[in-house]
Amino acid sequence: MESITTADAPAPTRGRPREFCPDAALSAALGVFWAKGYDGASMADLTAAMGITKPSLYAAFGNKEQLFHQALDRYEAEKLAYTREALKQPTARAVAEHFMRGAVAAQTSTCDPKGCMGVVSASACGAEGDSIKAHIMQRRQSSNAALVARFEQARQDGDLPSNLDPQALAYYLYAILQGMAVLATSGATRDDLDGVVSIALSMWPTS
Amino acid sequence: MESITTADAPAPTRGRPREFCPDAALSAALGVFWAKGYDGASMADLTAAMGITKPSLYAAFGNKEQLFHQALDRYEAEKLAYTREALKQPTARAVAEHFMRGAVAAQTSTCDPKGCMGVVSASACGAEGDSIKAHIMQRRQSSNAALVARFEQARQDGDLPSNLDPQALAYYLYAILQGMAVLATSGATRDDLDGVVSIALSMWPTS
DNA sequence: TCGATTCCATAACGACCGGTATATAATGAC
DNA sequence: GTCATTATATACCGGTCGTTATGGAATCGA
Repeated sequence: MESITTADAPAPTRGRPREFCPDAALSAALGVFWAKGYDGASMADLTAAMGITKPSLYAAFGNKEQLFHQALDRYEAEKLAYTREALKQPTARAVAEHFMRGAVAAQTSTCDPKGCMGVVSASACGAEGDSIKAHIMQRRQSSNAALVARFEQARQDGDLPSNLDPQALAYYLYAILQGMAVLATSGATRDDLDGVVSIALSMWPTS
Repeated sequence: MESITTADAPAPTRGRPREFCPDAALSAALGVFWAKGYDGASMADLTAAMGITKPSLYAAFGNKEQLFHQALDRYEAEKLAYTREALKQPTARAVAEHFMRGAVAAQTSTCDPKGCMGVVSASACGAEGDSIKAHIMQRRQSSNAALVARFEQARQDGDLPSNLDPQALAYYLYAILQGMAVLATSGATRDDLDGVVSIALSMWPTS
């Protein structure tokens, strides 16, 4: 009942040392969850990809759900870093462009699964996965709130038409982002999504 | 090894008559698949919703995968009828508006599950569900081809800017449609999606 | 009434699920 | 060396999965 997280500093070197790198194992687990979703990823899939046995997994990460949450944390920290960058862009249009370009890059990377882990996992969790769904929805709402605030500021800056509802514009942008994620998992190429982005940008509201 | 479909005309009235309506049972199964996806819907869920036992289900519909395909056929025939109407609209803008308004209505209906059955099921199928995924992707591609053809005609009609790529515009529209489906399953209200539609329409390219 | 036929209900099948008990191997502390 | 401690490896747990075998109930043509 201790040291579930991977970032426990003092390194208690007593007892047999573990033979795997928790960091690499968590990355492998992230790849499986990303590709298959929470329910679709079985413990056999996870242990095979991580290169460890089930008792090692349970000792290091708790259980399947806790492992998923740690993988989701890493996903947001590493693969969704562009969203935090995007909010800092100077104009509403630049914010949207950064969001969309970053999403396309993340969703069609050749060394990662296609699509968005949140979309895959939130759609693919049944029964007890309500905790998963609630967690993802909560993250989504906080991201949405930040984007709405950014668009409101943009409107005050004269950066967006004053008759445009920032909340609706945020939903519009999220719809495009998550729609591209669905398209990416369905086989759309990077060029396909770049076309979507360029069209969306060409229509972006001005002044 | 016969009469898997529900539409076998001659009604062989020999033997004990079945005690349930295959049509209503299929509708109930559709609701379960729509809400939970292919993998997420268990046979126990299905039989409970359909009000029949497992042997009856297997006798009438084959197996789980064949039942899903029949449910998907009905979904496309009934719930996606607006897409065929949309393609007949006179202008590209009217086509897009019909698509989006129909999608919002279908995805936020109070008497049906939220979201899009294709998005839910394609995201949520693991392992042997590749057949499911392939089927949905094939349907999506044929729909896409029809929409691209419609937009190409619109461009020839002078209904769209001549420098606009019809394929990219089709992907853009699909991204919005499927993105709204993801939002709908995540709790977005009908008003939220109406806002997305009105923004997308306000930006729609002219002449 | 008598098969023949078709459907319903119960129970069972093997396979896999997430999770764990048990035993063994490898280290540090003493 | 010896013990406590921690990790690994194997096997197993109860439960659920999709699927099916079995037996009884209901309708037909004869």
